[in-house]
Amino acid sequence: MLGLYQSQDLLMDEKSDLIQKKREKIVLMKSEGIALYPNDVTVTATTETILNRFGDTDKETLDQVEERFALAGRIMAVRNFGKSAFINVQDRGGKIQAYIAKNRVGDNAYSLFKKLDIGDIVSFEGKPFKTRTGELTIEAYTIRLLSKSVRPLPEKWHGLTDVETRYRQRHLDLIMNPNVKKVFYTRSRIMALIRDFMQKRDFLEVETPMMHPIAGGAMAQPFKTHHNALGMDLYLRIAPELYLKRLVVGGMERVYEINRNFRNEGISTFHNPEFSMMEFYQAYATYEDLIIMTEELFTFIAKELFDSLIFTYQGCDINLTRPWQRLTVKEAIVKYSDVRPEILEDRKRAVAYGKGIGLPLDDEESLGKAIIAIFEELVEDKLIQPTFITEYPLEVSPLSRKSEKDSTVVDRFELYISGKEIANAFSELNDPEDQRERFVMQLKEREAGDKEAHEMDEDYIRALEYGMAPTAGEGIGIDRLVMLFTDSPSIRDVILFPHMRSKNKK
RNA sequence: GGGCCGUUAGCUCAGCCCGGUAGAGCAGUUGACUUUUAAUCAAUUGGUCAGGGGUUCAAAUCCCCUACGGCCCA
Repeated sequence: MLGLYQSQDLLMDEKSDLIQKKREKIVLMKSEGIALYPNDVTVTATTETILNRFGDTDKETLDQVEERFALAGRIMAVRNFGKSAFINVQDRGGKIQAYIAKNRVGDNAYSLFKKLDIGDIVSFEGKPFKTRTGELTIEAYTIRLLSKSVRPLPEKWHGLTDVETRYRQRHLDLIMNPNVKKVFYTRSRIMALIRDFMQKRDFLEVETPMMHPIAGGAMAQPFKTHHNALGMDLYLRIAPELYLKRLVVGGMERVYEINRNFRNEGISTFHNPEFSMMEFYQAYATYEDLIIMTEELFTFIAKELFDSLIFTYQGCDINLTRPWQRLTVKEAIVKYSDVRPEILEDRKRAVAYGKGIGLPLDDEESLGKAIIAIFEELVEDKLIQPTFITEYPLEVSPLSRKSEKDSTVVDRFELYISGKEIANAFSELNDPEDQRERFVMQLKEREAGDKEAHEMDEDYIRALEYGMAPTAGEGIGIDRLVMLFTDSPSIRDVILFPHMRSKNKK
């Protein structure tokens, strides 16, 4: 159905006058023996290298430069004067102006040039000079067509702003909106910085399965798929956690993985069904060690990107100066709302309070779940500056180690910045008996209708039975991290191809 | 899943309240122009007004449904 609709969509496009005219032009150019898609170009410079080398050179000095450069890129604008023209050409490094004059490139090349369109990819070779208005320009001695475009580009001034088209046709978005490219350059840079940081701390990067027989390691609904040869259903992973901890059992004491997770839930400005996480595990460490390490990682990235620990996200200054605020879940509720502390000590009162503020709580709900629901409702979006929230209830943390001081909470933290959860970490539960009991607790939740509750994973318990070193582990949401550091309001702005409903019609 | 808003030329947008032959700018086409830069000047092509149904003599415009998107909430 999708294919059918797409072909109809294309047929509609074919009717477009602009495309028809370009196709006719292409037929004409072909009949004249012009190569529309040649593949033998040599490029010796980018717009960026030219700008870096000659951007500050004055006009007279530049006139002495005889060196020639070969560049290639897409024509973004043409200003035509009959026997000469200025064009703007865009390559990966930016944009530069080229001057094409008939008496310089010759009659043949100039008549070819007159057949080119905005959107075509060309190469040209020439020397830099500065125009009357002082703009660094390449005077072309030759110009060639490298790739003919058939479809017209969006308007030169307003560009492409329709968000739906921007996400569905990211190639167009990238051509038209230079800032988009910048965001993804920064994303790549952040990934490199993280890997650099982890490598310096002796962590090994690994890859674990994306297809799991049991979807474990997080509380979420999975996507289901099927393996034909094995005749078995598999789930796209919701987290790599249980596999990474098997590696710790195996003696890989410091491991990390940066990869996709898949969760079958709603789509929003902060949720994409597939998203990138970094998870790492460090033996002989506790969640408190990871608080320090998380501060170090984030401040390292900020210093490299901004040379500062203060930056703006959506109009609000975020200050990463250490140490960051630390609050327990209960402390945070008391601090950021008018809930009295005693309410959080009594199951019935907490549930009643939650229902009173409109939370969909069951009368039999546990104290821990009620507390977390109240926290999420009243506190989360107030945690603008970086804050570690600790002492999570046991009931919502089936893989974390119990606190020595209080067996109703676990040794865990979540990091909040700008009202959003960015990281989640805990001291790992390595007692196989305790782990089995936790899974049994989760099974009861599942039977009670909680589709996100964890499943029993016997194979994982068996691994723990060989003994896992005391370990702390953490997951950091890469997309949200990139949003923060690129001041992006939507997760779709930091994912190249965000998921969209197909434009399928019945 | 719920609420609000949107969908008009390739792109960016008017027109909708108050129904009466579908508009502009850019892009395109033709012509002029060898230092422009949203180049300029003259002429000109281009529309399933998201799709379907209803009201009406008459619907881009009013009403209903559907699709897709955005924002907010869950």
